[in-house]
Amino acid sequence: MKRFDPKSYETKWQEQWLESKIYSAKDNKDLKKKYVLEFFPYPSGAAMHVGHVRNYAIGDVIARSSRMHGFNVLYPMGWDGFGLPAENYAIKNKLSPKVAIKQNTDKFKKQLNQMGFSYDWDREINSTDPDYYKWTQWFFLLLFKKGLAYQQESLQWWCPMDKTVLANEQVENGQCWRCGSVVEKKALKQWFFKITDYADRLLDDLEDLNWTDSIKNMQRNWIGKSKGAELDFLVENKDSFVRVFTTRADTIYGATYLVLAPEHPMVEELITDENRQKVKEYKKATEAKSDIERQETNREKTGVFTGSYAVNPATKEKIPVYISDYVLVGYGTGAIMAVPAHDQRDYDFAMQFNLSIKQVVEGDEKLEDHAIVAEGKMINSGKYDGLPSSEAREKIVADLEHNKTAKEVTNYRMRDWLISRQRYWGAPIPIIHCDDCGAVAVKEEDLPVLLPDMDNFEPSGDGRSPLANDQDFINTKCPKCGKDAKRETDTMDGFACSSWYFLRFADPKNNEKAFEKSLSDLWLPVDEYIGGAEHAVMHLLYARFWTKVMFDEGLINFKEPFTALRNQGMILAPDGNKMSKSKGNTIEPDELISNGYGADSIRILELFLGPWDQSVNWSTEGLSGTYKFLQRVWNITTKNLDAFKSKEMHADKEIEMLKNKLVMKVTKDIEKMSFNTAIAAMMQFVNEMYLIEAKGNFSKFSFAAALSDLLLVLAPFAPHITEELWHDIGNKESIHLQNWPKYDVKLTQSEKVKLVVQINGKLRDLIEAENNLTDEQIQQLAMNSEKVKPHLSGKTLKKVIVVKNKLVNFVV
RNA sequence: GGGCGAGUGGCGGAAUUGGUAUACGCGACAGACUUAAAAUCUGUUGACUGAAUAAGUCUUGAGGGUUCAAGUCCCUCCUCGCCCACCA
Repeated sequence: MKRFDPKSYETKWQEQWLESKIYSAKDNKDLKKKYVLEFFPYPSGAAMHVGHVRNYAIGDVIARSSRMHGFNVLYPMGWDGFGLPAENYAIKNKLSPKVAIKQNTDKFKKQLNQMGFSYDWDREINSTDPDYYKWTQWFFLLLFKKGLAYQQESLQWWCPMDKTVLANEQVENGQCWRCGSVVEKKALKQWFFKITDYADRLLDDLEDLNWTDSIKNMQRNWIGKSKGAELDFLVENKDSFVRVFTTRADTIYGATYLVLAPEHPMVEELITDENRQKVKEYKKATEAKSDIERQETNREKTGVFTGSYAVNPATKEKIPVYISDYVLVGYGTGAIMAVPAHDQRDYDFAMQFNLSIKQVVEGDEKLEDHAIVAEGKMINSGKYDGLPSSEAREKIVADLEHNKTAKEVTNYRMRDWLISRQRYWGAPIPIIHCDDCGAVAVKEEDLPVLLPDMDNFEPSGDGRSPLANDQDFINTKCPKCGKDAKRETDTMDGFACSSWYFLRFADPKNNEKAFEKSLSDLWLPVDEYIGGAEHAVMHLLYARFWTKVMFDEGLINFKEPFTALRNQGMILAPDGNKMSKSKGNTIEPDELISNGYGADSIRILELFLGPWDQSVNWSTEGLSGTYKFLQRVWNITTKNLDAFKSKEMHADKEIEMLKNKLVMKVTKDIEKMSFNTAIAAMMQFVNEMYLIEAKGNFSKFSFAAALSDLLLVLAPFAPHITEELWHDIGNKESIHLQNWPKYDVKLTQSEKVKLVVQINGKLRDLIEAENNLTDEQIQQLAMNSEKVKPHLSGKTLKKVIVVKNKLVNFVV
């Protein structure tokens, strides 16, 4: 008997699988397809730890079980190689990014292979490969031609550490999403993608997606659609007016002052001489504040009076105009009408500055120490009194619209996607600047615009990309007029590369096109997309946007790239903290494998620790449990190899039942992604097989058939041990090419059932009975139970409830 | 403040969707094997009362309710996690 030793067979099979290409997807539209994909990794130099492994383990179980169910599965892997972490890693280690990426992807690939994941490596892609980014540039030009890529000078988020601008989505709490530095504002001319044109479609199409509500809500929240109105307030003694945005036009009678953002262009005009000094100081103080400070909530409200007054168009009252940093210049019109009675922020401000508070909506609440935000009935609002606030809102806007002082507007919080980066390691933006013709697209036949090799590619911080220092790169001819011209030197945000990579997997080697439509028709959309929730408003929004652009262009036939999205829970360190290199609490699979546990034990533990979508703490003790389980599978199989050669044919009912129950349970659990209970069922099955074996005198035929099915249902979880044993029991072909075993529901039920006997809902006895007895028979049987009798004697039976094949409850 | 999710043994977690709460695993304890230990195999293991592997009582964050029956449904409240947040 061979000793259980994962080292003795895991590498052997990994090599054999790679060589025989058993996981390759077939470009055959007659087969039923399934596209399983994990977010493609960022080879930044950090080693893969057990937290990452869970992500891939989930995908691999889905891919493998789908293959066994007869699907033609596309399960590819590639590298998101451009971007800051890779470049910073290269700088730190004094390597060229190209070399660094090669090293890191090689290492990552080795780590993936040693876990036995079933990727189709023939479709491997790398976003830093010119054959790939040629098409990223091609898509840029498509957006450019459609008017969806434009250049604009404006104040932008600037990361002083990474020395580049950042998109709104990449600034978290006023900090750079990558390095955590406090971001600054810098005025630069930048490239944008007009994602706001697609705001409504990005919002509406979320409905039909099989994504978690949490991610959908994050996207809804990010897009931030809000319907309201813009209202004009005349400035007293001037011709001008202040335009405000509000979603609560119904409360206009309660607007007792206006507030402008300190950066609002009209501020200068509104300042009166006696207030000039104070306003200037306030503006200066605001500028000095970092955005972290400004975004601090529950901060005391600050602001200053401009000296000017406006006229409330409803009440005709004179109301003061303030500036305050609680109004943001970037949203709406940068100015608000303040209704302290019905908005908490305005309420706080009014209390601070002793401004009047006027209630105009009446509800259940009383106006005491906070604003009443709820809808209600109008009061103190002239002819609108008595109307429900929602109705008043429409009427007031309509009436003001008559005087051309109001307009219905929809606002979005989402901004256009800033995609220029002043960094070296990215796909060059394929634009040529000509003094006469302006920004001109590079001709398609001249793509790719190659990223030149540079010795010094560190960012200078002057707002220009390092590419600006390469004269050979920048000097070129205008594609339109042929005159001397200069290349754009900014590179694209790495998220541009990842906005279409899932399409390239359908046709990864195409030199003529980004992909052939027939192949994208065949494979896309992605059926199962698996990854962490951290990309909720970045990658997942950008990729949806590009997909819609491609759909509009007729390049593809679907509007949403990812039909189902699965967000796996994190694996935390045993101490409950996130695993990170800096904390020194990471656990890498490599060491566990070399300790002899083997990849299979790790894979199983990743899924067994708890539900896949919940965070769990890693437990190395748990690993000895899953190891022991596999060892038991190994031992019972290798000890009974003779059973597989047995000629006897009589079936053992008990074993058949166990087998059918196992296959049914695992099949259903994989379907609902309940991997932890599927594994528990397999463990339980093995425990029961041990007991049967110990009793002796069992049908070898049934025993062998049951073990064989166990190997099949275990194969997606533990591909190595099952492959090894599958061959040991006499098979020639790979277990991973087998069909999923079938089960018979009828055989999962035994002839006898356990009946629960309750008195007043309390368990009193368990009795074994024939299947399908009548209610009367069951009741009679239960009443005869010795344990039940004493509880019934001397009492009157009020009611008897019988649930067939399950339970009797006597109510006394 | 808004959204999403969660609270079950010493620990990670199960529970056919209203029908035996604590499956499976870890840990702990005991037995077999062994000169011995490890490994392996076999038991026991929610708490309390009891010699008891007799019997009973209690138990799913807290408190109420609906029901023959509640971890599951309803109401009130508490705690924790994640994401968003002065967006008018």
